[in-house]
Amino acid sequence: MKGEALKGHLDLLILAVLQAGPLHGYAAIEALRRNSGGVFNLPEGTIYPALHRLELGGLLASQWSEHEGRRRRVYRLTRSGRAALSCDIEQWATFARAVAAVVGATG
Amino acid sequence: MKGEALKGHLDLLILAVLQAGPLHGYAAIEALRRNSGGVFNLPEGTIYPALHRLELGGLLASQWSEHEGRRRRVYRLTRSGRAALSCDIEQWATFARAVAAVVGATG
DNA sequence: CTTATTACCTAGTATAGCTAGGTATGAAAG
DNA sequence: CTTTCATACCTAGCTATACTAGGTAATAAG
Repeated sequence: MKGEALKGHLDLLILAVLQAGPLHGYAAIEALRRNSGGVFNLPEGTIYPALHRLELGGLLASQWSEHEGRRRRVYRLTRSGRAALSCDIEQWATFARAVAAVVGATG
Repeated sequence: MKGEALKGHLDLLILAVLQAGPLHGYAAIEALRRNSGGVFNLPEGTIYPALHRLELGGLLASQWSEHEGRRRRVYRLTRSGRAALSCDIEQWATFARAVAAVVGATG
């Protein structure tokens, strides 16, 4: 993936990956990589600030937990988060359709 | 369209809209609006600098012309531009598929 | 005792699209 | 004739956001 492709779509991806159930940051990175077939291999410096931003915005809620001596911060979608996800999915569909229309247009 | 959705995809859109034939900047804005069904209503401050950047990069070539007393700068795809467009289309397909996979994944 | 993996964090940087302002012509409205 | 609207171009500066590059810390393997 080239540089700026994600801009404006990262929130959608994070909310989407948390739709299946709560995850901690590191696991979210792996889930995104796996679910995208390796296309989204996001650095931690991308994910962690985004998770904080989303929590601050009330779309996620977090809880510290312990697993084999390592602390984890587990995030889950809030009600607002689920609503935002629906909205973002629709917006994405609109965007993707519009791009396809422009690319496909021959005249 | 919300804020940053276009980031990293604008070049594709501009190259794509010029695929059908040369256009000047203002006409490119209208073509993008029309072809996208009104989704891409881009301000001039977005298009003009992008056209300049693409020309500087050798993907576009421009030529001044006159039409009913108004000067126009008409842009056309170069050979490199056509190659870049093919590449961008493929990249877009990869990106869109990956987003769809993440959004569609339920587990 | 070093390296790798897991797991978190953030200050600063880069970039690209957008805002908001400007110039100028021709046509229509008043 | 003056104002407004549409056409047509331009750019300095703002802002948002993903990323770079650095840091901390625990466990396990070599």
